[in-house]
Amino acid sequence: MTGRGIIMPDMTRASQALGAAFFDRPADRVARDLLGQWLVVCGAGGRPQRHLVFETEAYLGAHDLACHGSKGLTKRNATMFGPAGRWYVYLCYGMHWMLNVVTGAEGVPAAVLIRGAGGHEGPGRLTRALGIDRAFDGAVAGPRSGLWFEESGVAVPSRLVERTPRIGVGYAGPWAEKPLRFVVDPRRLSRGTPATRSPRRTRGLH
DNA sequence: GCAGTGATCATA
DNA sequence: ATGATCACTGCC
Repeated sequence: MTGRGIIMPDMTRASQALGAAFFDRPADRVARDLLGQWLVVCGAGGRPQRHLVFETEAYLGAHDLACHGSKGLTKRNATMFGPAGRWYVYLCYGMHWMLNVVTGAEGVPAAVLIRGAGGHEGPGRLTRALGIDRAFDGAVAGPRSGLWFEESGVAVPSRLVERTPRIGVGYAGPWAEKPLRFVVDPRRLSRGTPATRSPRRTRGLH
């Protein structure tokens, strides 16, 4: 972090793909900790594009009435019941692909929805911009699939994390109100944004 | 404020 | 086979 509280990815550190240990935890913890990490997409032969994650939602399991898994195992949501660290992608409203990463123990239908990353705000806009569709469903979130997360090297402090109810789950009774959406202002995560630009680095910190 | 859009799932 | 639903978006 710089002296004025701007969050900067540490470009000097070798980026490391987040793996099973990261995702095999409760979905709300994963959703919180994904803020500020890189979402990396790399098509065949292309250069990797890195997008800082700034908005997520947690879907906790079968007991969570907003979670697809609460209706039981179906063909669509089967990936959610599998092991952590795989992509769960489904079509919403006939038009929009939703990108999730599966969390927690196998057999427990839990996942984190990626709602915003890089310059892309909104889960449907994000997948459209990155070319994500059902081909990723069930794939391991790693370089081999062309889509993965990497450590950015910084932790987003809690004072910058806003928690709100999840979007579009009003049908879920008491679960509609749980603060399981996690947001950090993307301007706090990006280099060179005028509103948050710091003219100089704090001495001694790299 | 609401139409578009079509796969998915429960019901039959 | 049919109808309701839907973790959204864009335009009115």
